[in-house]
Amino acid sequence: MQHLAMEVPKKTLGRRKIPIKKIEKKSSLQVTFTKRRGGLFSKAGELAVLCGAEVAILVKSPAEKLYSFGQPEALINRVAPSPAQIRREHEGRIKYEEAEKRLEMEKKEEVGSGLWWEEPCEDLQLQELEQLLESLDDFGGKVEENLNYAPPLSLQQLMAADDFVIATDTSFFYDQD
Amino acid sequence: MQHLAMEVPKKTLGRRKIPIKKIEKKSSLQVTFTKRRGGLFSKAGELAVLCGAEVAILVKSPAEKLYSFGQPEALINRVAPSPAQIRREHEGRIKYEEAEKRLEMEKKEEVGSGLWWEEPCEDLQLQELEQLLESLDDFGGKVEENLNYAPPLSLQQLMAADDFVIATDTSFFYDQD
DNA sequence: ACCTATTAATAAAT
DNA sequence: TATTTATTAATAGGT
Repeated sequence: MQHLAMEVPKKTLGRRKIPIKKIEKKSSLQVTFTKRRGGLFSKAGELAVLCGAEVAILVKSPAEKLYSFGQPEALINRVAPSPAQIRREHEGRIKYEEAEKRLEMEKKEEVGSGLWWEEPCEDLQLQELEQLLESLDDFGGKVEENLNYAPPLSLQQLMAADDFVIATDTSFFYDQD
Repeated sequence: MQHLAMEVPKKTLGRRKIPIKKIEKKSSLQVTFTKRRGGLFSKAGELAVLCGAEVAILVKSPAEKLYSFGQPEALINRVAPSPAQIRREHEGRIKYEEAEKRLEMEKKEEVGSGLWWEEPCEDLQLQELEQLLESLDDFGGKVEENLNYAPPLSLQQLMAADDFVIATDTSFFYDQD
């Protein structure tokens, strides 16, 4: 059986399957790192929006550069605040009510979507105050029940929280298809 | 022009495009959260392997459950260790050499890939010792040069590090295609 | 950075 | 909750 028309030469080979192992060619590694980091952050944003989840990511490149999505440090502090953090939040609670009205007025002047994970660096005071509000609600007495503090908080302690779940999906380790 | 064969009834409608906005139907949200969290962690694992990057993720579901990939707390501590962390690492350095030989012997008995982000909860001592080694190498004098410590480290300080980069990709916010 | 064939992720249904 | 499958979305390699 023959084709009746000429083959159209393909302009590229298209995406090709690659094994999930360290890329050795340095130029490929750089471009793949950039593309996939963008893809990862995009997925994180979609997960956050679609599901109302908080997502925080830290990526450290082989060149030791740091990239972040969301606010990893802030989220960890909220998950398992250090004693100093708790003390500060206690002080913050006292000051909260008097600051609340001013915050509301400032918020009205903001533009755009205001999604928390793409906030620029400036105006952190405002951000922190909002976060403080959530923190105060989230914790309360829970702290002394679930965690055993030592400076700084250890990974064991973080995992001791009864709502902590370890990722078990390892499918990425194997070639797929 | 007519088809010469009967249409084969499709068994499903297949994947369908959805707008990137909060899913309201609770059962769908639960399913999507689980699937996409798995997808995100899988992508993170691939990025880590392909590019030799360190990746740490924290996800907090709307139901307040926590999920993690990698070791967010450990990575943040390494990026910007607290004074207590630094002190502990200094003490650790003293003890490191005597522990190194024993560690090497224990490692030989391990099986499997031993990838750092899928380590189970047990055997954290071993993990921490390995991490300690990296920490000591990574930092050294860098600490006092780049960061201004206060207990605990604030987000501003984290971002003040000259190798810190904020994610700017916001394409996920808009419907694509 | 842009293009496009192809692989991979996944929405809905079961 | 796990499987299926049609379809969309991500991306490897090339330009």
